[in-house]
Amino acid sequence: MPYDPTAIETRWQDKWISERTFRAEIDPEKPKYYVLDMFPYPSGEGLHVGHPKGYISTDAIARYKRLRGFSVLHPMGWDAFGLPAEQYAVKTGTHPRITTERNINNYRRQLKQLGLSYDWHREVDTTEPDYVKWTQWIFSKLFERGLAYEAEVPVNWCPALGTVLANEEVIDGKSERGSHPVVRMPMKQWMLRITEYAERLIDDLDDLDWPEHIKRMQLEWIGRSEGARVAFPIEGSDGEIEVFTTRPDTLFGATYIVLAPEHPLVAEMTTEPQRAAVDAYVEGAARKSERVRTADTGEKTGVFTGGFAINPVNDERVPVWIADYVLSTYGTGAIMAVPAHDQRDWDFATRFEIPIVQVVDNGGDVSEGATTQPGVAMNSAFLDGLPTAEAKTRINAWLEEQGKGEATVSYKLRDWLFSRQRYWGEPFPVLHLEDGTTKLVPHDELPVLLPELDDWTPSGDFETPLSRVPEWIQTTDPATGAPARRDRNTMPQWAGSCWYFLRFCDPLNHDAAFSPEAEQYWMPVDLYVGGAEHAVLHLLYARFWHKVLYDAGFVHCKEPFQKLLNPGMILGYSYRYYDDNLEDDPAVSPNLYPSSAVRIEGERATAAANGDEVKARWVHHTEIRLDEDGTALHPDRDDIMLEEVTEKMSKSRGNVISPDEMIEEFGADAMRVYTLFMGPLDKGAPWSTEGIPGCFRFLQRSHRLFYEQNGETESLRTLPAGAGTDDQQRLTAATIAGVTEDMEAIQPNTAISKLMVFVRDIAKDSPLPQDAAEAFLIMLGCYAPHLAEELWSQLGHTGSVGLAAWPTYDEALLVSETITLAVQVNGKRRAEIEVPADADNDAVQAIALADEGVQRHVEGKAPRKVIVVPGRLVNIVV
RNA sequence: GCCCGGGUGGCGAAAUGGUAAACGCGGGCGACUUAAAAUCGCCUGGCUUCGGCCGUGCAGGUUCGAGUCCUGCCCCGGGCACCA
Repeated sequence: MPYDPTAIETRWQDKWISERTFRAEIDPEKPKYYVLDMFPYPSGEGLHVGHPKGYISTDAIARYKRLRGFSVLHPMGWDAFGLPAEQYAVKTGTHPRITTERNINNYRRQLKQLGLSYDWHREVDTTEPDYVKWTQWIFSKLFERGLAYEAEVPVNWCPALGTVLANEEVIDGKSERGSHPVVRMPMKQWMLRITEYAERLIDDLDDLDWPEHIKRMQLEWIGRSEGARVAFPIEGSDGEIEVFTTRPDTLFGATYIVLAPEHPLVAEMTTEPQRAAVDAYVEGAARKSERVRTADTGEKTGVFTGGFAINPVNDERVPVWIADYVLSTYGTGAIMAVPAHDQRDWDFATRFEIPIVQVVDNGGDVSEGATTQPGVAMNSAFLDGLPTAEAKTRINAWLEEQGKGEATVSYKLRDWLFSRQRYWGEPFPVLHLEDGTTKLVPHDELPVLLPELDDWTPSGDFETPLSRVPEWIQTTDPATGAPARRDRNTMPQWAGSCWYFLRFCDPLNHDAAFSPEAEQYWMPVDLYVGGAEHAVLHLLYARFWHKVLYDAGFVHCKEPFQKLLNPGMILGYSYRYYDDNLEDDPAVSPNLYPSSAVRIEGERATAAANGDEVKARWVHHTEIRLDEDGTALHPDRDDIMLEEVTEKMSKSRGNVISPDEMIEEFGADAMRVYTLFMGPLDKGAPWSTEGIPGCFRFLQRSHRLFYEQNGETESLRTLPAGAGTDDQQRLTAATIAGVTEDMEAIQPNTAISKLMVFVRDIAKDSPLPQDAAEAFLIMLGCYAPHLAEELWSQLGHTGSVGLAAWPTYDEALLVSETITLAVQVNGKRRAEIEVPADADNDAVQAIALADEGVQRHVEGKAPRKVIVVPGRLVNIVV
């Protein structure tokens, strides 16, 4: 039996864990490297074959860095609060703690069998009392610094989930999870003042080694824009309307004002004749959620209030309207409308026949539409003739002099709605006193733990699960003995993931969230790897908390994650057809349709033949049949060809491949090598079951370098001592050089291809020498650690190959005596020449020109120019 | 609509402005075998009058030389979407 992963893998996994081979230790003598995976939410589904791509990549890097002499922190844990466990509890009555524990055990089992070199002694679970305590402690710090406050805010209430959702969790007016409708309601909620950090969250992005598109997404989410606030006096009153504009230079072109329907001045501005129309409009707008309103980019609607304001630059009367294209939550909730130079204002003005006054000449025609390009000011008194940028500066100075406005900055980012009406989350460590004030639970009373509950069903009437436990809600203030009420809300799932990377530095600490020594040594995270779906939310929230802890003196670096990488998604092949059993009635035997007989229009699919509505169905990937051309067929019907679709793995599409089955068949090492070899870390690709055997064969060949077959048995080869022949030394050196370079660039895919070349060629002419064998195993250990460890121990080593020293090589071996150059004539490759490595350009040129093939193409013409690229090629231009 | 990515053999993919397709899958041929599997070796972009010619989504440009840089367009994936 040549290479049998099942015989060796669990043995090494157990040994690594029992001996704590990969413990992370603070070692002042060594440089540190903190490589972190985004910790998973342990869902009931378990891992599919795509999840470990990031984990396997970080593991290869962690192992590489250890071999390079770094003290490596490579931990794993569980982001275990969250909605699914609670929803499961509602359905089955199983306590979320039970479900969570079960799922964690399954995840841990799956990760362990991949041979990942985590320091499992540092495992954290965000639902553990000892973790919750410090999450609540950080909340206390936010509260003490005035960054956590309660406010009556219009929230996104989702009746189906029975909870409020953050703006970020609402997509197109529906909940991100489950796509249930969401409505706007005012409720008292905990808010975190993330807006106070907006500027720093932007500025500090500069120093981070993150993918540019992720930085950009954060920038756009924060949405900084520079402009001015301008006060428009209200006609017939002492009041004024303050507007925010990014184009103060167009102030002379402001021909009307628009208030958001929720603006506090709406009632005051409205005249009697207009009141009924205004009230109706305001009421209509209130019924729509903000997302619905902003998503609707159709025709502009609005109502005139009957009131007027005065344009401060020219004292002209401008009518005041309300319209829902103005958002109450951005800027001042009011705008000055400049229809000539803003398309939305132009659409509105055109519809309601409001004058359009051009105040910027930029070559455009304002009768056709708004002209938004910069240009030169016109019809603008003292601004006339100034280019847009100068006009802005000038008018801002004027506004400030006159006390009529000022330059200012606005952000799209809002404060973070931080409470949820759920059970399975961290309780707020606060007490509401009878006088209406709120104070923190004293530190020595933390953690505030969840009360036991046996019914998790949301009541649907804005009551939270916790309010059903009066004996928990009702308590006393330990300082005064006065009655107090606990908060009925819990924190969102983000709370635990906002600081887990700090807990990993010192996870067993009972007296602090982490010690200053551990934080000093390990932070920041040098490499953070996880899904691009966290580009804004998790990464923005975690940066915010980290900055608060920085300001409070608990951490020494401004940013938590130095380098960020997003693994590409591994896709699965799914197989689709359609049927007309729209109600999923099991009693019906539906008509089946292949995709080719179905017409798709938007969300609707109809049978091409009769126009009946049909519904997509998927055949599980193991149940398809292939005809002789390789076309997938329905399991029972030869006439139904299945459409092959490459998409995200999910249970409902029947295209999930579990790592368990891959490991059982090919072993963890082959699964790891294939995952890495498929392509670059950040690129996604479909998982092809046909690809793994190739990687398995590579491991088998590696194994055969060390073992020889004698009839039925096999025995370890005796490896000659030393470095071997010149060719072997050169190949070994080139492999080390190449693999090192690839690992520094985080390209394990090409590193593995170099090891494949090594295995193919190293023992071609002479037996594998000892030195080459050891260098190879140390490198191989990054990708196929079990096999490397096994062979390493067979060579007589007692320590782990994962703790050896990265191999070195002699640079001189990479320089050969002669080199092969390509010769081009007019840029086309015509010949190949062999020249001494140290030949100078003239000598190379002479050899090239003398070449027969070159002569034929030069056709006796005199070269006009000869370019010699040392070590590469010669190009002769005639 | 706007902003990011990406488009290279039958497939996954390589390639500091310098010989396009390394490595792997699949396919073909051969060796070993009674045979098959496994293994090993060789071949594998298209066309060709066997001189070559054409080939990195399309059309141009810069350059001695472009997959790589620039301009315009097409397609696919992702993000944002009335933010004044």
